Amino acid sequence: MPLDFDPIDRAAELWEERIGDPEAMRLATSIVRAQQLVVTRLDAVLRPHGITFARYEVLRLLSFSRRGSVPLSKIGERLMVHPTSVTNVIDRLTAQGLVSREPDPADRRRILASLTDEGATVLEAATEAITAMDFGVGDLTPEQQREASDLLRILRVADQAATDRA
Amino acid sequence: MPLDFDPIDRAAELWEERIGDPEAMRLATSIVRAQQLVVTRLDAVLRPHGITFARYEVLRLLSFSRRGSVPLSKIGERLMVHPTSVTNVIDRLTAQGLVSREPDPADRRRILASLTDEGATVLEAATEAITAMDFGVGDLTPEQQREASDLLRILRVADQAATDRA
DNA sequence: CCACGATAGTCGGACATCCTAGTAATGACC
DNA sequence: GGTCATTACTAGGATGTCCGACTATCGTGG
Repeated sequence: MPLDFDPIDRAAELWEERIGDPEAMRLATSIVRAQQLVVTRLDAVLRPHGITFARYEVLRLLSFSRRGSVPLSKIGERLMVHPTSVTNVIDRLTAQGLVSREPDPADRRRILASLTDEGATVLEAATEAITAMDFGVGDLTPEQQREASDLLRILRVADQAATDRA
Repeated sequence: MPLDFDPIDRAAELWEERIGDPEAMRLATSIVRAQQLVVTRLDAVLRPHGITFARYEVLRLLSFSRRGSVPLSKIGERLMVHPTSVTNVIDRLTAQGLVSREPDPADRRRILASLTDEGATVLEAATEAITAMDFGVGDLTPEQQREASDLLRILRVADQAATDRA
């Protein structure tokens, strides 16, 4: 027996009855659900390739690097994730043989990560797979995709600014 | 040295140069980042109250229940999370004394969860706190919040329909 | 040239999420 | 009434994320 209503809209109605304006609550909840949904779709498509979306993002970032190798700190900065998350994902990619890490001779605090040949091969196949399924957001028209991205960017930019001030 | 560019826009540019239309990739990535950002904000505000946003959502759902108690399966359905996630969160809330669980006399497979007095108290204070910070999405105007919610709902509804067909 | 703050990365712990696989109870159908 | 598919929940394991704390290194200022 499928739900005959949208759970978030239902929650928003109840919220409005009892507490007040539901728009912020509705958006926060929508973002959480949308992420869950999109990542689940992406991970399902990437699973045959042996990676997750988090790992895919790292592989892609490495492939876009001009020099071929990227310090872990820069990965965290670009993907906006915590340093420990980078270490975690790089650990797994290294164990899979998709990424190699080596110390930066110029600054021995740094670890440089780079794609292995196998990593490049996996990345290529994975890119084809997730491009074919529109990154899990093909239910929106390209125009809607752009609108949604633009709205979410407001959050990102505001957060980045707050972080920089700190 | 703060980033002087938006990492997702930068990734989208590189994507476009090398692979093709970046809108879907940009949106998927934006959703992932936005969720991370909003949940981190929410969790930070909820931490003094001893809960996370996931737990808050459960408490709120219980408080909205007419009968006061809700079977775990219904919680998973409304929050669109896996049954094992519900068990996990209810376990923690029970250990904290914010929720009580008791078997449903009418169907002994079911476990009914309900708010304790302390749970209701925490919920009230937590609601005040996160309402005051606009659920972490106050960087968007109310109008923008509504637009973004409406766009993300398209994903939700499409996914729900796909699930029902299966 | 050395102390000390800043930076890079890692370790251990907490959380939430999923999946696979089980157990228990219900209900439908013969 | 009995068998069996379905439903509800739980157990164990994997992931990815964060935070706090720690070590190693760099570099700036005295």
